[in-house]
This record gives sequence, structure tokens and C-alpha cells, in this order.
Amino acid sequence: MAARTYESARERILDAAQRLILERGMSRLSVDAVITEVGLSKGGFFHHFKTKNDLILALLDRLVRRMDGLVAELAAKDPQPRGARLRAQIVLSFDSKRQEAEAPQALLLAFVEAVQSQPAVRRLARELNAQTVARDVAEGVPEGRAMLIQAALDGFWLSEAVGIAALTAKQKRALRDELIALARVEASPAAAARTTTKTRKGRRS
Amino acid sequence: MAARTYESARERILDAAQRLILERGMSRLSVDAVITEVGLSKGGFFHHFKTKNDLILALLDRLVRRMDGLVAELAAKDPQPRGARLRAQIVLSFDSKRQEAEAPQALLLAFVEAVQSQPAVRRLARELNAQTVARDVAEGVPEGRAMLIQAALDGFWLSEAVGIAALTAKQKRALRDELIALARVEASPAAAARTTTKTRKGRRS
DNA sequence: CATACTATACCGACTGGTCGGTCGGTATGC
DNA sequence: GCATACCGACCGACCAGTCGGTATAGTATG
Repeated sequence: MAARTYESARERILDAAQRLILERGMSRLSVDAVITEVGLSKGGFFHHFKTKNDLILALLDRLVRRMDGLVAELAAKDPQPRGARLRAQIVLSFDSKRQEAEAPQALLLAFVEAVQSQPAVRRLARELNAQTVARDVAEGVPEGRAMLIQAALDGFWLSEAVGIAALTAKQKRALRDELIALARVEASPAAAARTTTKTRKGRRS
Repeated sequence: MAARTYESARERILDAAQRLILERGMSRLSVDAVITEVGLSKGGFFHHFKTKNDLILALLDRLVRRMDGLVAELAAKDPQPRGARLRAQIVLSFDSKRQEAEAPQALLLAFVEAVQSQPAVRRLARELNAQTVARDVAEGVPEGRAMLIQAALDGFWLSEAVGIAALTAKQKRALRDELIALARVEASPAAAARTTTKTRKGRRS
């Protein structure tokens, strides 16, 4: 028994893999690189993860859980529950400190490929996405708005993660404020009507 | 005897590579697969492209040119020049027929990885992005708006390309209309002022 | 017209290297 | 004596890129 295993080996593998993905990209992530980083052998690695793909899936799972936790935590602090989750998500997306610490953007980006080629993961991602919108709607955000903001956030983190964004700090702040304003659920029925536009019109049954 | 080369071999290689990327993803694209598809030899391939990366760069270049052409073409038909480009981009992004024919979304997604790992490509992408926004601004769209819509479009095609989007046709239409409405440059100075909102902004209602 | 030279297009066996995964083992604690 | 954790040599596949060659079209020369 490895008494000096302060953190479980499994967790250490996960951390190392995450570091490597962030540094060199998913495509250059090899099991060999991971075990070198952790100081483990091939056999040791495959003792903890049946395949390399299992590692990736576990990493994705951990990431999603962590992000969800952060959003929930921040949303709980919002005095106004309507759209709190959405606003929390926006704020976190623009939190550059958090970005550097956890870098979920860059990580998620790395996973995009994995999502694409794995139906199971894709299904999971789709569910997650639908759930997110549904939760926003439950909090009082009109569906069209929720979809719009969600899309904008995805686009934002994508460009940030890829390093495409040429936005200044000021521009970023402006974009964030604009998004938060959109996420603000208004009491005014007129405003609410304006936001729902076409989507309303009674449908579904 | 290249007499029966109706389309240049180079072009045929590009087409084949595009097909393969769309079918199996960028990570599983190999030169061998491409030459099998085209019916060419290793030597033949490397006669046309110095490296595999050259092929990818050429493909990306062709894609960008084509998309740009489509947007410009559609924008030219818009009677209202202000924000015409942006609206054209929105419409094209939601054009599912075009999507299946050209599938630039899925292709672009495949390139995201390439962009990430290649500084030169990243620089190019950043420039392209900045140019797009600048052109929108030149057409009269407030910068904040342009950034917001651009981000939303990116997010939309990302989720579409990945296959995450769980949107119904109706939801998509609603989202598109909402985006187009945002892209509509209003004549009213008051409205224009509201859209620009930066630091100063009306709080709640 | 024939010969010679050149450039372009293409061939395919081969090389050097990477990588995921296997398997027969060892050490240790219960 | 059984389970858990870990070791590391090895295997097979895949793959980018090389290289020495062939075939043909075009052009120049005598």
C-alpha cells in the first residue's frame, strides 16, 4: 500500500493529464507523457484507467462537475433568483483569474474534438446544454434569450480559448455588461413581451 | 498524360481531404487515407503538398475564401447596406441546406485544433475576426452589438457542428430572428445610444 | 522527322518514429 | 493466499515523409 499517496494516484493522473492538455493540446496527449509526468509506469496507468479514452472521459466529467459547482455557488449569492444562474455563468466566463486557475475554456476546447467523435459524449453534452437552458427558463429567463446568451457565451469562450479574440479589457467588459443586461429578467410585462418575441405565440402542448 | 484530369489533382486532393475530415474528423485524417480516396500515390501527394500541414492550411484558406464570397454575395442583395454583411452572415449560419452542402461549421470545428496549435494560423484567425467586426462597425453596427452577435454566431455554429444543439427548427428560427433584430441598425439616435451602452448604462427598470 | 533534353506528374517500397495497449511479473497489506 | 497497486519490456498498428525511379508532354536542335 502506497502510504505516501497523499492524493490518490487516479487524481494525480487526472491532474497531470489536464496540465499536459493545457500545455500541449489534446492531440499531443499521450499515455507515455502522462506517466512520465506523474512518475508512474505504463502498467500503473492502465491499472487505474482501462483505456486512454477512459481517462479523457473522467477528466471531462470532473471538469463539468467543478464548473457546475462554481456556477451554483456564485448564483446562490445573487439576491435576485430570477436568472441568477445565467448571470453567474456570464460572470464566471469573463473572470480572467478563474480562467487562469482552472482554464475550463481551453480544456473544454480540447474536449470538443472528443465530443465530436464520441456519440456517447455528444449525447451527454446535448443533455447538459438542454438542461442549462431549461434551468434558465425555470428561473424566469425567456427561452429565446437563454439560447442567445448561451450561444454568445459559447462563442466567447471559444474565441478566448483558441486565442482568436482581439478584445481589449474594455471591450470585454462592455460585452459582459451587455450580456448581463440581457440576462436581467425584467418585471415589466412590456419588456418581457419584447424579449419573448416570436417564441411566445403559444405553442407546445 | 494528364488529359483526363478534369479537375486538377490538387483540387481533387483538397476535396477528398475535406470529405474525410467531415466523415471521420481531423484527428483521423491521414495522408494514406487521402491518397486512397483520390487514387493517388504517396509520391503524388507530396508532389502537390510539401507536408500534410500544407494541405490543411490550403484547405482552410479555400474554406475562408468560399465563405467570404457567400456572405458578400448575399449582403449585396440586401437593400439596406447598414449591417447587411452581419445579417447575411446570420442568415447563412442558419441556412441548413447550405450547411449540408458545404458544412463549413463542421469543417471549421475540425480546424479549431489546427488553429490552436499553430501560431501563424491563430494570428490569421484573429485578424479575420477583427476585420469582420471592423467591417460591421463600418456598416453602422455598434461595436458592442457586433461583438455580441459575432460571439453568438460562433457559439451557435459550434454547438451545431458538434451536434450538441438540441434546438428544434422553430427554436432555431426564433434565435435567428432575434439575432437579425439585434443586427438591425436603427435610425433612431436614442436607440443607437442604448445599444452602445458601455460603462454608462441604465440600471434595471 | 528524329533525337535529345527538360520539367511535370506520379509511383510505391521503405524508414524512423510514436503510441495504445498487453502481459508476466513483484511487493505489500489484510 | 488473495486482492490491490504497480512495474516495464514488448508488440503491433499506424503514419509522415523520403527517395530512387518511370512516364509523358513540350521544346529545341540538326
